[in-house]
Amino acid sequence: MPELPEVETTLRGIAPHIQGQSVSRVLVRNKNLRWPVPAALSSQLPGQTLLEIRRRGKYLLLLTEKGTAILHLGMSGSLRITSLQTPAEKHDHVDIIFANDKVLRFRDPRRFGCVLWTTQPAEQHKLIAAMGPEPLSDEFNGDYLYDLSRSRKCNIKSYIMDSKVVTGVGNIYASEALFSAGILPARQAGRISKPRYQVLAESIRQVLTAAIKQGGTTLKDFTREDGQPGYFKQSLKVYDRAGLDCTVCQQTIKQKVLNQRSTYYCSHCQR
DNA sequence: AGTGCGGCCTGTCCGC
DNA sequence: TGCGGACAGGCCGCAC
Repeated sequence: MPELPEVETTLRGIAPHIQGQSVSRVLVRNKNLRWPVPAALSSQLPGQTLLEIRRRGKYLLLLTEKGTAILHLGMSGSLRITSLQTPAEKHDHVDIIFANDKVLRFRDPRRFGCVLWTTQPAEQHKLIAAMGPEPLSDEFNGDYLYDLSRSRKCNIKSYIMDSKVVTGVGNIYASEALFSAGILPARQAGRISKPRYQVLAESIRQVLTAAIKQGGTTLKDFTREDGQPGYFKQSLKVYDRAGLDCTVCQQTIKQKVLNQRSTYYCSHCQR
């Protein structure tokens, strides 16, 4: 499942191949993604030069002079650099074809992802504008998390998974960061002390940074732009480890559903 | 304003 | 072996 580290891994993989390149054509095989792929993408992106590729949360932004393509990988999406000689497979829904004959191919079996086009500044786009700070930026820290949480009745796990609070923390890394910080996922966000939020902010930062270093986490769907898996799965301490021993205290890792999401934790290490 | 949940999808796995 | 059904997940958009 692509979370922030997987999206960052994808960005780093594709950027060298297509940055500065001119788009020659857009091929949409199936426009029925989370939202329909707009016709404007096919009519306005060709002829444009990719000035920059940026990540905001889990969104990838392909910036050109005329507008910005906004991509999201949903939960089963991936991007590859390929060529037109490579036949498209069943779930390869969109190709962005470049003048250097490279093809950026969007695959998404479950079609929870999206490929959009906007001519306004991307940061003003509805999907981007309301997002909270990047977890790896300076504005994200314990003070920020603490101050914003004071009136919140929801549990800490859904709080840090709220993209308006902080962007890019999904189900896997939320469990991992809470384990690292020693905080039980069900604890009420508004009742956690400032020192614990300092630890949590640092845990989120560290878990994400470590995952990026390992090329993300591959459980089922995720592959990097070159088709290789990410290697962070072997570093997961609690996620998908229900019934196994805690690597710290040897007690059994527990699983429960919180806000319709599988949640993993150690009731001995986390309080 | 904050919270909770439905809905979008397909592949995988389980039990019969 | 085949089949149905549950489940997984990001996250918007709506209802409360």
